[in-house]
Amino acid sequence: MNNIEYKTKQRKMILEYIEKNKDKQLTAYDILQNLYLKDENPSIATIYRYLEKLVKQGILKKNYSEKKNAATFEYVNKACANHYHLKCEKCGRIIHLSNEVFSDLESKIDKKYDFEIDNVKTVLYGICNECKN
Amino acid sequence: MNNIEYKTKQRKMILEYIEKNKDKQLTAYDILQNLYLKDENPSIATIYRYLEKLVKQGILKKNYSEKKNAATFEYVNKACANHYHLKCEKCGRIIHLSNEVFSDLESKIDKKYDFEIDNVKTVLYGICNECKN
DNA sequence: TTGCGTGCAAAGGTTTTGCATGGCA
DNA sequence: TGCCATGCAAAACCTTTGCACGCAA
Repeated sequence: MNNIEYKTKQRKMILEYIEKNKDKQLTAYDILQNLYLKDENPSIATIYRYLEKLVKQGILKKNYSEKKNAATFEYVNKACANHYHLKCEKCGRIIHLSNEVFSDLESKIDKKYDFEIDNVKTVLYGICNECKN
Repeated sequence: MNNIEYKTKQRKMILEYIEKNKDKQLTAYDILQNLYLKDENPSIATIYRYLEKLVKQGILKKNYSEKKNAATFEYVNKACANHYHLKCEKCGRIIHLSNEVFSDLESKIDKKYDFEIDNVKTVLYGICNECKN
């Protein structure tokens, strides 16, 4: 059972483009524009419908960009499902946290509040070293 | 100097409604609809313009609701600016973290990554004790 | 008077939807 | 054949903007 199977040319193109841009936050129109440059013309409706499908399958994560005023989609890297991330509010850079840094906090919160943290959804925001200057 | 001063009836109504709903994520249309029920009819443009102003003043925080496909606005409780929060993904409950729980992590991350966490924007998501059952 | 705030309507952008068509099993 | 995906165009939203008017200092 392969969740990522695609039967049509359009879905193949869309997914390939997303996979090539795993680190980016893509809007539906980003994808449309790129495929258009390659002389492919899926309709914007097709893109939206397929993106929502991939979100439901857990292959993509949906976010929102205030700058672009549009929904953005991001590839869910399964290798990242077991650790936490820092995200710089200025440049958008993602830093992968080593587990030892967080495991203390997890157990403290578990003991004190009986609360189980979701490390896929949780992101620690702040300012990275480069942007401090 | 009072940042929250308002000179007009419209701004007064809008801000009052937001203050009554401090714990909620309101859209511009939520506010419009509520005031409409009270026979007040500020224009939607006025609401958007005032909300953006309050965001700039740091009185509101702007978010985005995927469900509503619209920007949402939330009152910034200044008493909360110096600690972190847990938010239950199921019931939406907010738990205020005592500082001692987090201070270790802050300094570890600062030392190891030279990254300064923003405790206003950062929210730890997960499942609370009541929703586990 | 001067400067803001407002309402209205229009415009701009994103996202969704209905329907007919087309392709794959 | 039957089902699902697609394209197209329209519609439905949300949000912003221009302009004229109104109100308060």
